[in-house]
Amino acid sequence: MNTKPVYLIDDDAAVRDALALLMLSHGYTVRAFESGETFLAAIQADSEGVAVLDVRMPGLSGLDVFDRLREQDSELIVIFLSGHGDIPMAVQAVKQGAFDFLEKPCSEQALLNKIDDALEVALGRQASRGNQHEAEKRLATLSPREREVMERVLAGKLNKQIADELNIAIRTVEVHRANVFAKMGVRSALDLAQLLAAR
Amino acid sequence: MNTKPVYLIDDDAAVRDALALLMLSHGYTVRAFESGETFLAAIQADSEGVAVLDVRMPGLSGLDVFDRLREQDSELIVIFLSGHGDIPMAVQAVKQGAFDFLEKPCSEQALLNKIDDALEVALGRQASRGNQHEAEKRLATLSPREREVMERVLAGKLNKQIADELNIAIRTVEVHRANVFAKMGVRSALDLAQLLAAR
DNA sequence: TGCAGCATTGTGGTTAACCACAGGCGGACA
DNA sequence: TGTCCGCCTGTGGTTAACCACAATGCTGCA
Repeated sequence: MNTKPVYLIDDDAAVRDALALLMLSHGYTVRAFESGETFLAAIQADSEGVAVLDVRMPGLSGLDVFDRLREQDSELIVIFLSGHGDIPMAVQAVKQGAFDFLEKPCSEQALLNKIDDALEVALGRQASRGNQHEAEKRLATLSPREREVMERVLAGKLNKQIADELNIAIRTVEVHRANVFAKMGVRSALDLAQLLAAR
Repeated sequence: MNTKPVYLIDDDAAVRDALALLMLSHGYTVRAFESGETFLAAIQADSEGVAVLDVRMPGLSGLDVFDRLREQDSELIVIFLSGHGDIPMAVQAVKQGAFDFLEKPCSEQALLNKIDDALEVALGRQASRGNQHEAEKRLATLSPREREVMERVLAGKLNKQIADELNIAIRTVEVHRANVFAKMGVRSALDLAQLLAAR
């Protein structure tokens, strides 16, 4: 069973409680909120998991909350629940990256299936983001000069070309080049390019 | 004005004619079909452009036609028109890659805007596919042995390692390596990796 | 003031890639 | 049978990458 949380946001307490109990009984980690405002105040920018969002809520609507999440590049996977939605709204939400858009009332099994699917996607994203994060951390250790040399190495230039361009000795290029490779944990320009392409 | 065709598929002649005239009057290249069957029989697997698809048609429905297009990896951009669609249908179509899902009747201006947007997407895809196609063509010129060597070059192995693995002389690895670079139009393993990553 | 980090440079030696020139064999096809 | 293509190999030479060992200078900070 996946340990990533499912955030449930619905102003209707009866619905919220029923869905929360359903999810809890299926082993999910659940956090419930009565409004978009309280939900947004509680999460971090780097929170991961699935958000089940009611569209129609006083104050911030589900779509407003979704906009906020997109603004902060949130990694949360969003499933909309709507009792009064229409096709244009649903199509737009999905085109903007929502994972799904379900009509209320929907079958419990269908919702649970969607949540399972969404949690799998969240897991896949975590793995890919781990690689990205590591590469970024290593890149941050490079000095300005090392970065200049790295760009030219990745452009396929010879050390002597780089030396000409930067007005330094070939030996200095070699030193920077070796430093870049060491800090990035690679052994060749090819290795480095592939590391950076994979993020 | 974009020269890529807009394919209009609707069994209702009145609607089809009205929309066709609208599009023609805005300078689009239009081809109209009364059924999914006639449309599918008329296009090629590599046809490009925008398909405006009515959902509800006798014989093959718009969704059936969309399935066929996806099966043949068609490059056509699909906009659905639906008089009786619902949210789950719309959400599924968009999640499966349809460009949009509009309800009939829809404003002429909205439809024209969507078609413009879709044609832009089609253009962007053509450029990116041109690169991809060229790389694939070059890849197809490689002999089996050259391909074996290329994989190991891209894995960052030394020529002498490759020679050991394939039980051949280092000089032979060099020959294959040179042949691969020449056929692929690159000058280094880095160049090659970047060419293949860009497709 | 001393130390760390960054940038720089030289010398000499090794390894690897690259290739011109040369050659051979086997299979497929006209 | 002759030609083409793919696969293979050796020799000798050049260029480029890599680095151990050694050294200098500048800046920022405790």
